This record gives sequence, structure tokens and C-alpha cells, in this order.
Amino acid sequence: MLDPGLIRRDPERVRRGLLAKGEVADIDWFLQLDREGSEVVTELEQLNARKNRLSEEIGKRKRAGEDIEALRAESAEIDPKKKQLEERKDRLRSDLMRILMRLPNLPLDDVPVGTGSEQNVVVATWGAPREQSFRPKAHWDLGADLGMLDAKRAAKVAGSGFSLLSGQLAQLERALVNYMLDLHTREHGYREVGVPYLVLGTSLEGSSQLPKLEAEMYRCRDDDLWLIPTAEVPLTNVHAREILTQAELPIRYTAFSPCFRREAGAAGADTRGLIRMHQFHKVELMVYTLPEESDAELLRIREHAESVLRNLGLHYRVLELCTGDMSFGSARTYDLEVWAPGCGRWLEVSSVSTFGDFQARRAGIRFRREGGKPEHVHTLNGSGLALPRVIVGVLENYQREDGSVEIPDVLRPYMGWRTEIRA
RNA sequence: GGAGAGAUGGCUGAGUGGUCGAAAGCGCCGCAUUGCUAAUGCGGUGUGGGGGUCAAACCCCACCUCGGGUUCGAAUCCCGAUCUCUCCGCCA
Repeated sequence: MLDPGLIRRDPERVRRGLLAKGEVADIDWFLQLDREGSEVVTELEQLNARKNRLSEEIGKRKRAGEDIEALRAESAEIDPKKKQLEERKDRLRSDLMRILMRLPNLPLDDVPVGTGSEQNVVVATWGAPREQSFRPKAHWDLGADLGMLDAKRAAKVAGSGFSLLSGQLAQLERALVNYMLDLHTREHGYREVGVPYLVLGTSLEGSSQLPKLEAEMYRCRDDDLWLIPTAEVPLTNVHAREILTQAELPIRYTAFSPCFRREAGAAGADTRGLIRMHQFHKVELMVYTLPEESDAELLRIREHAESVLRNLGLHYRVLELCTGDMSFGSARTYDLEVWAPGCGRWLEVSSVSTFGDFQARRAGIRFRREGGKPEHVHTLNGSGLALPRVIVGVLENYQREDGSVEIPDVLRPYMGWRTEIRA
């Protein structure tokens, strides 16, 4: 949520920022409701103060055995006016909240301005495509030929958009998960968390998937629970409505979780292979930090995610997303893309974002400096990494001409010291 | 799923209609005392909003899980919801 105070103080800046995000918002309407709201609140509080005085006085007189009827009548007279103001206040407040909850975060000042993915900027590239003296297969053929990736049976069980990994390929995924969690917890200072995969709607509002992305998520209507689209949701809400101490920050969490996405807007795209699934696994990195630390922390998380790819020996590049391609809540985002020679394309395996205080305002996550007033923390998160596309990267890059796949060094301890995947 | 009990400030825990934003203890902060530590004494110590101020002081409103209701007045009475705990049942 944007700071209402900022909208009041500098509506032009807000308008500009929203526009860069591709959002045309009626800021004047907000400001008008906002003004009206504070007038109503002031008036209402004056009535309350009056009523409190009267009640106090009635108590005193009653104890003194004096007559209280006149005062009681005066107090009762206030009620209808009070009720009316209360209704107006509630209405204004919910209108304002509805507007605020739908306004995206502002991009940081130096984020490249653009309208779509074509204007994203490549800010780093690591490695080079591996030497392959043969024509590399796409992972869907490679996996099927190994007998370890079965699209047909996955569809039989769950319909389109699901995968079925088996044998050494299923083990490879588990190895990757364990490797990444070990790396982040042992070397990067994250605390591992096991999170709920079903969450309340309020949690999704807190991390800013709702209301905008409602159509992207699976919902259990009988219980008003939602399947998480990412572990970012539970992780960001761990400290919702809390006031942390400065000494507790930063808090760095990592979690493995499945992610469930309806991909409602992507029908027909990436229908083959593991690239776009209704369910996939991900290791997530999430940080709560001091405002002045968040810029540096964003680069740190990016580095932690990049290190996984480097250690796996995968050729990748880093994009800074332009204003028009960033997500609703993000103030700056880096995407990590791994090169997949079989498909012949770059695949996004991580998205690392800072939200500033945007999520913290929504979820009510604050901290207190020594002797100070509570302030909102900054939240950041990044994938570290998303499994299916990393598997694609490993398969397509490490495949051999005979259809077997070399296992990257760092994963071998997690694969029983096996060195290759072979049918 | 059935039966019951409960939800008060950072924590423990009093409080059944007015002087309760809330006793007491613990914790924390400050000061005093003190070879050091410990102990002791005194004072302070919630959150949000609005007003006020250069900044404070200060003033007002709201908050005793949440939402309704009764009442001039609710932590306290009534209704509903949520959550927690115990027992039974079921279950990976």
C-alpha cells in the first residue's frame, strides 16, 4: 500500500510513478475522499468527547444523589447524529481502502522506464553456452527418452499443466532442493522455515497478490483458503501485525514450497515441457530489513540466487525489469534467466524484488528504533530458485549425445555420488 | 465431527456497569545507593488517529481477540464470529 501521507504531500510524484507502471489512477478523487474523511472523523470525535463529558457528569451527580434527567436527554440527543457520521466514516474508509489496495507500488527513481519486456535491461551475463558438438534436444524429448518425464500420464491424472517426474529425474529435483536450502542456510545466513501452503485471503492482501491477481490463484471456497502462488506469501506474513525490535533485523528466511498458479492469462503458451506449470516447486528467499539497508539487501539476495546458477555451471543473464514489466508490488526487480540450448531460449528462474514498505504497510509489519516510534520495515524476496526451469537448464546444458545427462558436481553428494542420469 | 474451558498491556495475572488505559508481580529504561557483581530504593515504561509546537510539553478520540447489541455510560451484561486449550471420535 502506498503511504497516504505521500499521496497528500506529493500527488504529482505519485501520479508520475503510477503512470510509469502503466496505471492511470484518479488521485484527485482519492484526495477528495481523504479530505472528507478527516473532516468526518474530527466531527465525530468532538461528539464523542461531548458524550464522554456528559457521562462522566452523570456518574458524579448520580453518586451525589442529584437529578440527571436533563443530561441523559442531552446525551441521547447526540446519538442519531453520531450514528450518521459513523456510517459515513465507515463508507469513506472502505472506499479509500479499496482505492489504496488497488494502487501498485511506485518504481524507484532510477528504474528504467518502459512499457513491456522489450525494454528490460540486461545488466549482467555470466558464463557461456556449453560446448555441444551435437544438436541438443529440448528437455521434453530428453526427459521422455529417458523415461523419466511423462506428460501424458500427468495429464491423465491432473489435466494439462502438470508434470510427472520419476526415477533419477525426480531425485534430481530433490537434490536441487536440498542443495539450495543447504547453501542458503549454511552460507548465506537464512533461517529455514516450513510454511503453510494454504493461506487466508488477508495474507494474500498483505503480500499484495490480492485483490489484483485473484484470477491467478486457486481458491478453496468452502474454507476461504487459497493455495499459495509462492512461499513469499506465507513468509511475508509471518510477522504481519507485529512490531519488531531493530536488533531483530534483518530477518532472512528461506522456504521450500510448491507454488500453485492458474496461469489464466497464459492459455496456450509454453504448453510443452516444464516451463509453465499449474504446480511447481521453488526455494524462496525473503528478507525483512531496515529501510536504509534494503537497496544493499536487494543486491545481496540477487547474489545469493546467482550463486546457485554459477555453482551449477549454468550460463545465465540478469535483467533489470523496466517500470512497465514489474509486478504490482515491486519497486525494483531483477530477473535471472538461464540459457536453455535445447529450447533455444532464456528461461526466467528467479525474480528478485524489493517492495520498500509497500507490503509492510499492507501487512502491518513494523519495527522500532531505540526510543523511536514504530516504522514500517522493508521487505524483499527472490526465488532461489524455481525448480522446473533449473531442471530444464541442467538437462539441456548437461546432456550428452547418447541421451544421458551429466550431473553437476555440486549435486553429486545429493544423488548418492552418481555422476550421470541414464535410462 | 461431539463435549467443555478460555482469550486482558512485552510476559504472568487481578478486575462483573462510572473515578479502569486498566491492580499487583515480572521484564525493560532512567536515577540513587553500591569496591565489582548481586541486592535495594525512587521514577518511568502500550498502540493508532486527530489537534498543537521550531521541537517538546499539552489536549481530544479510539483500542482489554474481532464484529454487533443493551445502557447516559461496557474490559465488565447480551448475541455472533475467530482463535487457543482439554477430553472423546476419526485420521497421514
